[in-house]
Amino acid sequence: MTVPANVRRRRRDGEARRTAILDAGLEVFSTYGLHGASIDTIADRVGISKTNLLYYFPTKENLYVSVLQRLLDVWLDPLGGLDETSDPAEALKAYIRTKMTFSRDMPQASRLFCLEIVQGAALLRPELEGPLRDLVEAKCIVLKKWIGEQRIAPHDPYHLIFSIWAMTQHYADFSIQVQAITGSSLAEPDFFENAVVNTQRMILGMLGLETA
Amino acid sequence: MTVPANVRRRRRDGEARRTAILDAGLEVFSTYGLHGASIDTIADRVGISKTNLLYYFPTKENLYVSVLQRLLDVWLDPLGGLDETSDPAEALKAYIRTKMTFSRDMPQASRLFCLEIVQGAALLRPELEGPLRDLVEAKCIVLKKWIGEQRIAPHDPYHLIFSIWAMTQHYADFSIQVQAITGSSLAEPDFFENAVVNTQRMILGMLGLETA
DNA sequence: GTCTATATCGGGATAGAC
DNA sequence: GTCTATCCCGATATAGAC
Repeated sequence: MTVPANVRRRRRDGEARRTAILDAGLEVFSTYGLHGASIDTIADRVGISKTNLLYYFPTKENLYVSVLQRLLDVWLDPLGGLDETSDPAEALKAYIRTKMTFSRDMPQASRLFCLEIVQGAALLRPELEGPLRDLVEAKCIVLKKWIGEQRIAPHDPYHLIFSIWAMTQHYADFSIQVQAITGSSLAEPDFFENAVVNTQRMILGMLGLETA
Repeated sequence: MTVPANVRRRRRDGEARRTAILDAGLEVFSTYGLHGASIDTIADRVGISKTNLLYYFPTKENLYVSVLQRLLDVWLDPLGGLDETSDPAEALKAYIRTKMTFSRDMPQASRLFCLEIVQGAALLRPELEGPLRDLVEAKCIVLKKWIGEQRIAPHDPYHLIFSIWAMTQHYADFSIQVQAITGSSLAEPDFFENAVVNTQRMILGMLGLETA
């Protein structure tokens, strides 16, 4: 019943290869889109043949979906951290920093979701209308509670969340534009810190929480 | 030297047809992306044959570029309206409303630019680094002036402009997500007005300009 | 699991008649 | 200007040897 070492090895390698393909797929799909990307390009980046890639993922669409699914949990996770027991200012500052860190460290993921949603999210729709919607609703209750206790200014919680998403993801999705205008990107530590702090100040400002 | 009526007629019709193709191209490209869109689909929507479309635009890329170029001026225009002689609160409220109106009435244009920029803006880059950058720089001077006169709170003007863009364009680019979460879209007058007013309040709030 | 060879197909583009 | 027919290429996917 024990599994021979060479088989375990092969499995582990297989998993590693699958992961490598998913990584390469993320890079290529987020740059060229589903249709603009070619299996060949992705295979090249992994250093395997097109045919070999199709051994691991039977079709291009299948690979594409797999790439998206692997990211979903990680992507939705940070919002869960918005805790009603914590101080509003600190909780929001932490959330903004987390989102900005994502924009810096996983810009391809952000762009892939962006492309997918802009183009209709044929694939992501159920996820948006289910888990995401529920999560946002839960967090809106927290925000409303804070508003009721007059701990933050009374802005519509849904529009507030949209604003935070828009502002933070903008630095990943529109980084080319940001770079064209400012000459900088989040990859530069100074600019990153500046963008984080500015975004935090703007959001806290709109909520009447300036810590100045 | 006079141009016969039938030739004028043909020219006008030709222009009308070109325009119809550009319109259809915008719709299809903004939904499927450059590579996902097919000339056939666009031709169908106009009610002409693929071959006939290629008579007006020699290649698919050519059509794509033409679609983008036609939109550029309209797209960059609103920012020009931010006038230093006017009242900061009123000027910003007007700008936000204009941008939100664009998001409602020209969501495809917003999405096409979004797709293009997310994917690297191979084509738009010069436009971003030239005219757009200059325009933003000019407006930042206005904002800095307002800050110097202590008429608005001291936020970095570049990040401020990015925020306004992000927040307003979000309603066009991510409308599917907005709809999945709130059940509404800018097409509904109530939701539109609500989104506009909320966005205005949030921005004015962060600038210390609440008119409450 | 990985390769070479090949089947297959959608779609961009051209030729030429009308 | 518009059509039909066709060429042609890139890219997905499959077959089968190793």
